[in-house]
Amino acid sequence: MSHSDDHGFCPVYEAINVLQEKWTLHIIRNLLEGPKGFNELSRAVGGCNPATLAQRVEKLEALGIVSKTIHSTMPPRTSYALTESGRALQKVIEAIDLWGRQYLPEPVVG
Amino acid sequence: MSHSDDHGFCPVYEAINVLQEKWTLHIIRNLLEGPKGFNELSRAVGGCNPATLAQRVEKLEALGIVSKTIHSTMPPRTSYALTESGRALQKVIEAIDLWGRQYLPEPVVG
DNA sequence: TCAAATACTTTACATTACAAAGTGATATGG
DNA sequence: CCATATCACTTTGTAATGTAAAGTATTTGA
Repeated sequence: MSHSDDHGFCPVYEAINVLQEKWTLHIIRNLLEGPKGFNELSRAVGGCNPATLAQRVEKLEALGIVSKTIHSTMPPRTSYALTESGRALQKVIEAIDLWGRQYLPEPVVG
Repeated sequence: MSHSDDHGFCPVYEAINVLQEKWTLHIIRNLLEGPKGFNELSRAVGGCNPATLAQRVEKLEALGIVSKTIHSTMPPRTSYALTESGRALQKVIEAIDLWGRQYLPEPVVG
């Protein structure tokens, strides 16, 4: 957006724009465990409604982060998996994981 | 281990929830360069409107990621800086940076 | 003395995400 | 053998979130 308007294409800026979208990092984190079907992914992610999830995986597919394979149309069977690009995001998830463990202490339950 | 509803407190899940909010990663990335005033930060981030920016830095302050120092009220002068927790997020930004450079090629301008 | 800058806030509007229900077909249990 | 659950979504209306634009009080620079 502004940064690309001001200084041309900036990979970090664009990467942040991709990853900051709601549910995106959750989706990637769960797919790191292996391919999943739509509802399976939905349950794993937890709390994302199907309309939003469908929109996210579509975008991630367009960006080459996720690949969608249709095994059968009726009964419907699909699976979502990470591409090489998606798998490369494991480093990002790991960094977030480490930070979370160090700086997000469990809130005191009263 | 996905979410708080099912398995109690999960640091990665919570960390993702913090970092996925719009503009949050941009704010942190820009503050890694050093403390900034409100409008200065706004210009650096690029495209975030003041209402949202105010709300974000307030939340980041509550989470102990950002610290706010008021130098004078009139004329107004404030500066925002990263705390130790915020500075620790440099690892996350670096991972995103690396990924962006490898997997987000500059789109062909037509 | 007038425009610009500071750090925001307010208001009204636009975009985004949400819950809930529905689709068509098959597989599963009582 | 018929209701129910499951699959992968879509549709619909509503709630939450983000946005642009303008405004606040004050000082500084021209």
